[in-house]
Amino acid sequence: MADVDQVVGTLRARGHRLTPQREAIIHEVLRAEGHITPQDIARRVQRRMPAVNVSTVYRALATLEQLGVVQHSHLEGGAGYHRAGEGDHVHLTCSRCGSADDLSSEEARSLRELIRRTHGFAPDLTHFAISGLCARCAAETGVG
Amino acid sequence: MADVDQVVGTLRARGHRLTPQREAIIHEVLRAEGHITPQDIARRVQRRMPAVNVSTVYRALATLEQLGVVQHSHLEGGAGYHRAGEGDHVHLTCSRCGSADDLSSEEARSLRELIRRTHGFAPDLTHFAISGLCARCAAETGVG
DNA sequence: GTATATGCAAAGGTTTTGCACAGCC
DNA sequence: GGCTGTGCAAAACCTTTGCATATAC
Repeated sequence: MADVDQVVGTLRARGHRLTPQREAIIHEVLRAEGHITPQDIARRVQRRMPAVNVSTVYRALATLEQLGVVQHSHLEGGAGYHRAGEGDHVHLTCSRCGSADDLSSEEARSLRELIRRTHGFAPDLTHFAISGLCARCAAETGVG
Repeated sequence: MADVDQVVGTLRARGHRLTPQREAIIHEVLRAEGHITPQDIARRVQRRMPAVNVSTVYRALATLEQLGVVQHSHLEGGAGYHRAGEGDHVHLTCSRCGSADDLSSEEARSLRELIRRTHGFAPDLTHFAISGLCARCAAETGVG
């Protein structure tokens, strides 16, 4: 996977070491659709390497985040990690049915611009999810 | 406090009981500027009623949220509670200096409309904070 | 060889839960 | 008096940390 190689390259370029554990952790973060929690990463890595400890996952994620290759976001269930700079994924989660969706880059840019123009505030809309009702649930709960 | 009376009224109307503990908890939530955590509520209530347990606070908040009189939001520091329907407070937190600000109702409505128009998703922008750089920090870091 | 990363165990913090008792209505 | 709410203690979580050991470079 070219993506993994790139992250590994950054890791090494900054004087960090590549261990089998880190490689597996990186693999899971990049492989995940959307966000993944440290606990989930640990569970998945442990399927192939049972001895890997959760604390290793937390420490690896902290290192990777410091290098700027992964980021964490806040979802309803807690913190989740994802690849950094992944096309400005703005997470929409439905508070009724739990379904997830993303804003497109253009939509995200429109929102960012609106906030920056009116408030001078430069938002990172990826850091917190946006909660609400998806189209289906909004219709069903009788907004109309 | 008329606000407290109103919440107490809702509580009773739905068959729940008013206890001194609940009254104190309600008082603290309504009195708080912006959001307040369960732990902070407990600490403040305990200044006057030392025996009050944290679990009582959590249970009271769950009840009050179910009644729709308080809501929780997710800020950088964790979950915080506030009065429900409090003028659509959209929380902006600066990830660099920690300063906090709110979007105006009109700004919030513009954002909501934009998301709903393009995505059919009806967002509750108050549920998660919006992280980013405030005007001052954006200028200082040259992201402006 | 040496500094870094890991595993393990323990601790810290928040939130939840079971159970007997207290107290609101 | 009956049933809900509370206090207490314990447990379930998630996350962090200290320390001895293993290992990538």
